[in-house]
Amino acid sequence: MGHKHMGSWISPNSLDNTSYSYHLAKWAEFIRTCDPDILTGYNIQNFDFPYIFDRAKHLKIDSVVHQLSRVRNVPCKIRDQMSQSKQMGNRVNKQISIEGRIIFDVLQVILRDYKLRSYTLNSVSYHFLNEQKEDVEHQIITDLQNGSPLDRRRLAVYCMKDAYLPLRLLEKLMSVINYMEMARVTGVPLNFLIFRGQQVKVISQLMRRTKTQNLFLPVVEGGQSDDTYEGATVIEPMRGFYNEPIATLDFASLYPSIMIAHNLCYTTLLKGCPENLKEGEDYTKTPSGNYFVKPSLRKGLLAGILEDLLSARKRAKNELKNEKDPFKQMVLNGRQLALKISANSVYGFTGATVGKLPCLEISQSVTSFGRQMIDLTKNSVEEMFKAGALDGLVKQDAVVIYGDTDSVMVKFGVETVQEAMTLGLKAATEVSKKFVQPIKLEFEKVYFPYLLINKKRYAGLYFTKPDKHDKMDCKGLETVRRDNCPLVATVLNKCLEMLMIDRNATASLAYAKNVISDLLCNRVDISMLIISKELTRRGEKYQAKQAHVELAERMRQRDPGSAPRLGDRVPYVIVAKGKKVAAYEKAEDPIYVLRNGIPIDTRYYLENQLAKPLARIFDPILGDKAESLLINGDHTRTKTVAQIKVGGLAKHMKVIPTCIGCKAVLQKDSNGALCAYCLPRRHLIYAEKVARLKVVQRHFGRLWSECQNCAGTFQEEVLCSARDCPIFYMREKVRLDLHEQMQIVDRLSKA
DNA sequence: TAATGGTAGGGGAGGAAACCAGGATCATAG
DNA sequence: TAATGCTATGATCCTGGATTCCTCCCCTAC
Repeated sequence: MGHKHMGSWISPNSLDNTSYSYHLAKWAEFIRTCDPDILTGYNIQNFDFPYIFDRAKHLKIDSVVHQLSRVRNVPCKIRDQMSQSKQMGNRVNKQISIEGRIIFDVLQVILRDYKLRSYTLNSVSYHFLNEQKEDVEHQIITDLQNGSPLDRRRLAVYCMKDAYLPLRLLEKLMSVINYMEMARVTGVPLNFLIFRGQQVKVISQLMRRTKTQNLFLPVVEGGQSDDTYEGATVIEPMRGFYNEPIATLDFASLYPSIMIAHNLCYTTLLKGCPENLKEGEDYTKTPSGNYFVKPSLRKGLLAGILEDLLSARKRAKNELKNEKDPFKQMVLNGRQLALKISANSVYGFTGATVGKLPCLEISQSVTSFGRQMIDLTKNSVEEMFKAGALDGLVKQDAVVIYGDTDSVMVKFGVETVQEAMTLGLKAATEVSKKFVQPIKLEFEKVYFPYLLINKKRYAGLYFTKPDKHDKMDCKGLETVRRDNCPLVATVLNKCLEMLMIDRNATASLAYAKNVISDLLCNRVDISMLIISKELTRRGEKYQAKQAHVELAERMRQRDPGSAPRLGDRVPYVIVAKGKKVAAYEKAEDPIYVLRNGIPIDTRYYLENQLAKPLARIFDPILGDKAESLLINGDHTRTKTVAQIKVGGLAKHMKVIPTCIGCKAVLQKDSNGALCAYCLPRRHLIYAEKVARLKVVQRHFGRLWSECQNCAGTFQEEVLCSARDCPIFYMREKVRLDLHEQMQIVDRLSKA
């Protein structure tokens, strides 16, 4: 036992078997009496249910406990399932089937729908509900159960919260509603949406269509072919900082609309060039050299499916427009995004060479049309909006500075957002006329200012109305990536805000320098320095050594129960071990580092985490001196190196007593606290140290009561060890400080 | 075993290969 | 005069460090 999303099951050792059997059997009876449609919880699929069934087997009452289904005499089944997909990565899951009920595991839903830095119940609850629970380590659970009635009450409260938070999450995220909607649209059972991929949804829709038209789906022997095809164009960016409005034009649902417009489908594909038909009238030749008949001869199945999905999306978008509550807006946005992804995965399905029905003729035709269209768009916009065009309305030649797959960013050379919007709108309607229905180029937004760093990496202030920006939009930058530490993300975000919103480069740079100085002086909280990466495959499948993989292996050797498993994100910090040591040797578990006071390699964080991303955003403004300015400036002079307390050399070191007042090495004949020079100032030093102790105590008290508040206990000790809670890290750090200060004062008063 | 949407692309880290400077060693001339 | 000792010089090889290039890996954009 002991996965991190453990549920709240008491250890069987703490009860005699008969009593435990009784409760477990009662629990199964309770389920049968309640007769729920949906069973939910957090990680119940991979922890709680397997655990219950294991216990039942051990207690020899599995025949009772397994009878949870709605069909008499069909017991629950449980089996291991190795799943791998591009969307979800590799994962080992338990698959539990209870006839007539659905296991709706909130963790699985969150994993699927949201990209987060951490997926513990605590972290997720904090993210969505702004609320946490006391996270009790699993070893303590047994102690609590064996303790006083008050302890057991506490355990009960903890368990309640463990069950209550997932419910709150479901309610707030409207997951069940959204999944039902998806199940209706695609025609697959609800639980397929949780434990299976995108393909099954497309297959299901295809089957529906084929049935109405009396067609059969062929069974294709999936040869393990690894042939690929050419994808989309990414226009070479004209990198730089644009202090002028940049308009963006997007194709709405590019790939689905191409498939509808050109009738690309399995049922319309012609093998080879048809001789008795007319090109353009009866059939289309795609830019990749494939042939498809026109809708007048036969309308494709895929077109129909896509039209359904797109109209569902349009409905969701309309609801979104009328919704006032910002959170419901977010959820509706999620729904329309899910429908968009479903529509896009129809294209993906035809290109999935390991899938049920691959058809590269379709997918490569789609992308080739896409490439042709973005080229045409770029050229027509630049052609149409030359200086002097539209009766002199256009002041400068329009330039497409960047574009990716279905979008182009246009610099019209105007000064205001309003002008850019007018021209953008004009361009979108004009260019749309060049394409077949329902392909449509839309004007969506204006960026002003716009920082274009590289392909797939940019930031800008996002305007949809001329007077005020909606938000700051960052794409591909470290602020939206999860494989760096939060410090990088927050600093970069703040700097970008100062650059874009306040338009103050000097202040922005000063802020960055300030943070760097804080970092080098150890004033940055450790929770800001935690890097996390996903364990995407089994240890032996990695060819190259990597920090998170090596650490996961070390943790497995320390404690196999709590070590990260396949598909988990591994959090780590880089500790000081010398300059020449590889990063994978310096990665360490944050809690371990905190508990043992191991010093952080702040230089690593400066040079390998902060420096490059910051340099990249300051570069276009300050020129290429930006990086050296950041790394070597005056603000990097002062450093504090924390003392090593464990491991390595520490055990060979002897602590030499030093003077509390001036840190000078103490002579043998001193009183054990102060040197001869400081001795006369004894009272002053004592007062100062006591004052310092008071400050630390107060700080600790504040954090402690915050934790008590969160845990909902004001009488007892806080047990929480939530790995994702910044307060927890601060509390632990201050606890160490407090201990140190108390020792100092102790030494002084004894002397 | 059964099941698995796609390609394009940036960027960090590790590791091999190419490169270079400096020292040790040795042969040779004088 | 021949043999020997010594030094200066240059060639060669080895070694450690810095640099470059390539590949792997993660994560994102669309």
